[in-house]
Parts: sequence; C-alpha cells; structure tokens
Amino acid sequence: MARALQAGLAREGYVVDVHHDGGAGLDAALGGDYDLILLDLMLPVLSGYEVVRRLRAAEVWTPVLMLTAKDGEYDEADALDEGADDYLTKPFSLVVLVARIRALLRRGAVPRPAVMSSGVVTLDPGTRRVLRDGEEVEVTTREFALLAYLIRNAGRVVSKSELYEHVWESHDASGDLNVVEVYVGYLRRKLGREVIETVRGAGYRVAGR
Amino acid sequence: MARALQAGLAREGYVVDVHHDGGAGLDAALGGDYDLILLDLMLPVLSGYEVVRRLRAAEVWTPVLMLTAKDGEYDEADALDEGADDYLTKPFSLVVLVARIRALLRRGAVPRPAVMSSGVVTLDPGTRRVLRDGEEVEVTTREFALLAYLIRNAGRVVSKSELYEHVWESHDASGDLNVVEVYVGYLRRKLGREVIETVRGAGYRVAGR
DNA sequence: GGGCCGGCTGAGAGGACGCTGAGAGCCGGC
DNA sequence: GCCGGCTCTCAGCGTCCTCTCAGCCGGCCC
Repeated sequence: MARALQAGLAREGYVVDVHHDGGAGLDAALGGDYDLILLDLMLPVLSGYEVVRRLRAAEVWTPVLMLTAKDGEYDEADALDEGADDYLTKPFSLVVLVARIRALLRRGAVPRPAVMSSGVVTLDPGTRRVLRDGEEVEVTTREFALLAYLIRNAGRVVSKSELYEHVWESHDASGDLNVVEVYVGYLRRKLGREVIETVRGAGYRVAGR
Repeated sequence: MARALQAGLAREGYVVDVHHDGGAGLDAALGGDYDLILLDLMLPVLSGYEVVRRLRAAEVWTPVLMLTAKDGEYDEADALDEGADDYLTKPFSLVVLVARIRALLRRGAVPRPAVMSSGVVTLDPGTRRVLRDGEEVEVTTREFALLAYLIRNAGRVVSKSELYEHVWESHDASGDLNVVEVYVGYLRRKLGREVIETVRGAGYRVAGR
C-alpha cells in the first residue's frame, strides 16, 4: 500500500519519502523538513498515535494526516486530540486523499520558507519551482526530486546509494550509481558548483540552515 | 438539527450563533469576527459551496467545517477545493464534531490567495465569460471549466490527472489524459500561448498573482 | 613519481512526453 | 434530414529527458 500511495502521489507531483515502521518514521519526521506527514495508525515499533504524540511533544508542528482501517468514532476523536490534523479511514480513494492533502497544505504551512539550503537555493514543491538568488532556475523532474531529497536532508552527508534508492525509487539498490553523479553534475551546472558538496568516499552534502 | 448542535456545543463551552439560510450566514460571516464556521451544504438561498466561495473571494479566511448528508467522495473533494477546511458527513456524533472543531481551531485561519483572474485573463463564473486584455473570448463549456480550474489554482502546478478528475468528472482517473492536452491546446490558441505554462512531467501552471 | 580509485563529464541512443491535425460520433437547431 | 458546433480519439511527429558509456581528471597512497 505504501508503494501504491507513493506512486500515486508522485504522479500528482509530490515528492514522497517512505518509512515502514513508526520508529523510522518518527526519526525522519523529527530530522527532515517535511510539508506533511501521512501516518498509518497501525505500525510496527511505534503506533501512529505514539508518533504524533512524540512529534508534538518535540514541538514539531508538521501537519499530520492519519490513515487507518479502524473506524470507531472514538479512535478518530482520539487521533485528532493527540494532535493529528486530519483523519482518513481505509479504504479511501486517491482523489479524496489528494484533496485532503491540499486542504491541509493550504492552511497548515504559511507560504513555507519552502526549504533552504546554503542560503541561496530555495525549493517550492507546490509550484515545483527552484530559485537561486531569487532567480527561477528550470529543472527537470528528476533533478527536482534529487535536489528536494538533498535539501530535505541538508547538513547531513547522503550516500549515493541512499539517493539512488529514494530518488530513483529502486528497491534493490544495486543499479549503476553513476547516474547519481551525472545528475549531481546537472544540478551543479544549473545552480552553481558550491551548492552540492562532494564528500569523497561518502556521498554528497548541501549546507544545513 | 441546528438547535441540537447549538445546545451540544454550548455544553462544550462554545458560544454559537445560528443562521438558517446561506444568505444570512454569509452576511454574518463577512461581518462578524468568528473563530470557526460550521456550514451545511444544503441551504436555502445560497448553498454551502456558494457561501465558502464568496467568503474566500472576499478574503475572509475563517476556518470552515462543512456538514452534509451527501457522501459521494467527489462532493467532498469539491468542497475542500472550494476552500472548506474540513468536511463531515451526516450522521456524525457530537464527539467527532467537537474533536474536529478543536483540530481546526488549533490550526487557525491562514489566508489562501484565491484568484478569479490571473495576469491578462479574467474569468467571470456568473456570466461564463472570459476576457483577455479586456476583449471577450468565446470559449466552450469544457474549455471554460478547464480554465476555471486552472485559474482557481493559479500559481500551483496542476497535474493532468487532477484536471481530468475535476474538469471531466471522471470517477476512475484512468482515462486517456490526452484529452487534457488537446483542450489546453484549444485554450492556448484562443488566449495566447503564454497563459498556460507546461511543466514537463508534472502538469500545467498559470501564473499566480 | 606512478598507479589506483573515486568522481566528473561530454556524447549520444532510446524513449517518454507533450502537441497537433484529422476525423468520427453526438446533439441540437433549422 | 442536414448542418454546424462541440467533444473526444487516434496516430504521427518533434522535442526534451533520462540514462549509459567511455574517457579523463585529480586526490591519495605506496
């Protein structure tokens, strides 16, 4: 199901990271800079409730849309009281999901300082725009996805295989990683050499905020 | 029902004003300083849809929670796209309603830039007319619906499948999306090439304000 | 200094994507 | 019944994207 959602949302132009248990999801949500979190209620390691509670306790206010198969009204009320922003009961259609996501994004995040990297590059997932010193830079879909991932993980060194797995959606990370280098090259040409730093033997890094 | 809700919410500590048709409700919402609006979809004088649309057009961003007996998912998607913030299908319990109200209030009102015109193109839903540089341009029903959707979402990239679902009201989104391209082509011929921008791999965008 | 390894890049094949002209089906008006 | 407008499908085409490959460069270790 996660895979189906990722594919569907990607078709709508969203950039999606997937994690398969509550612990991993929580770590990502605490660390990364996301516009929205889709959270299943029934998860290994940590339940959806628990993830929201800890997020809010850590003063992370990213909008959370809870997904679940339960449909008792008290579960719903509970989820919202824990700090989730909306709630959707399985099964649901992609249409409804996307509409809810838009509604949440619209009010949750004030024209979010999108995401920033070394101060000069800004990225706006809604309009799919990339700005360099305020100037719009045209990027392709793949370049956008790669840049989004790097910026979301700004400050951290991201390995080529991690990039390959997430940006190229390859489930066995055994492909030719040269394609990552090629695309980093494209981005550097468009955005300036200094935006993406190479960490020899480890991967790439863009400056954190 | 309005009376029951008012009583129930009062017991929860809320102060509630009630109006019994869309016109009166709209006036109150425009004039008063409310924290939240509960809006029935089926109303005399003005429908719930219409009330939200006019509110948002007037740049009033009070959160709106829509109530309705309908439960077709497309109604829901439409309501959210019109600018409602959440949606609840009758029958619902007071517990769920209160939880949702709390979730909405937590979030507060955030202005959403609503547009009825974008750059050189103006669109009048009442008369179904389209003006380009003040000159009237004749468009067909389908063309109008497409343009309206694009302009309502000005500034954002709208995917072809989203357009197909909303403008063609297709219930399975798996149709041939080429028809979207064809109609974008028609509009460009009538309005000028630059009005609708193609974002390759993502969809279309008309300039935000 | 020389060799090796990791990373970079230019060239180009192949394919995906978007655009368009032609035309078929449908409906309403005359 | 015929005509014209609207909607939609289809196939062809050009363009842009994506990815592979091979050669090169530069840092690092011996």
